[in-house]
Amino acid sequence: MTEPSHRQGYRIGEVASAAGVHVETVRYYEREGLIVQPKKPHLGSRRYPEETIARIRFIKHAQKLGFTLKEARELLLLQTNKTQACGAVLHQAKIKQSAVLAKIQALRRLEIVLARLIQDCQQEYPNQHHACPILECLEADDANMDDLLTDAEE
Amino acid sequence: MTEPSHRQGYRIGEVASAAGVHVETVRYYEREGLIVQPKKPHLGSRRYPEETIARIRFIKHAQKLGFTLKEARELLLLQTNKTQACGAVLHQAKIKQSAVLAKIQALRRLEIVLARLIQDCQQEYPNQHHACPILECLEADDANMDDLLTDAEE
DNA sequence: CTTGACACCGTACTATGCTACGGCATCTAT
DNA sequence: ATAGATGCCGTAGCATAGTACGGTGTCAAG
Repeated sequence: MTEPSHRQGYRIGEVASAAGVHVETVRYYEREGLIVQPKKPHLGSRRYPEETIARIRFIKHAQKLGFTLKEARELLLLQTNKTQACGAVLHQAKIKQSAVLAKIQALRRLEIVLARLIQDCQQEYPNQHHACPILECLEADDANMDDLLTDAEE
Repeated sequence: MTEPSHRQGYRIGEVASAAGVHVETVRYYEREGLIVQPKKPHLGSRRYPEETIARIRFIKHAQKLGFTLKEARELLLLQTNKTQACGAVLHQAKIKQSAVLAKIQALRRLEIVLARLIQDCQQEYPNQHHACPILECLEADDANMDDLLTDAEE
């Protein structure tokens, strides 16, 4: 790791490896407006701020939580616009909060069923199995939840 | 809706609309081994059990929670093999439980940040903002968590 | 001063998860 | 009995999210 380069910012290859993605992915995210492409200096290559690495890492995590790139962009926008556009931020934040809570609820129900299943499998006497309703456990008890989880005209 | 059809099972179109997907999606899931295609009777069309509808609904929910079709298939397999192959089921169930718990942790941290952001936006005096570290909140405090969220050779 | 590592840029290809389309068979209501 | 809906089956196309590739440029070390 050559420390001096980081004082002026990271080069694209450094950003990519620090975030655990390919260089092409960084460029793809630039094209998709998820990160900003720094201006090209007259001499040398583009330098990215540390924040770019954090943004890419955030995006990868968000995807694993069932968010699309579009939704990740919306979440990142909350960060970017925090200071201005308070009304819009409030609206988006509330929508995303509902979605997050709905996901948590569903995952908790799934976790309970999995925990029971694990218990059953470790049971000495295989007869004492309780019902492990995997199929049903993700069904929304709130009929609304279905929409909250869905990426729509939010 | 002609009630009697349900006594012998659902036709593919009925399955699709009950599960909120297209007929083609049902067939796609059959090809991918997520649901079983019932044998074609000598007269009339294939009849699907109610369970098929539940399986498709489960799959759609699982996707919204960041699981791939492959992972959904693995979760469904736990249901199917509950009675046999206890060792394998136990192994898979534990893996999936870890993944679910990791997702819940990350979503909780995101929710906290969103809640704070919402509070800030509703604040009378815009100076009293606290830090809302959206970018950082999904970072795993456990270095292991990253892998748990990832669909790998589980 | 040239060889190799990146950077830059554009285009093309890939995997996943559907979605549409065409053609024929069947079945159902009038 | 016949029209229109539905089923069946195969192939093709599409959106999302990358991934690969080829060519050129630039810089830095040997």
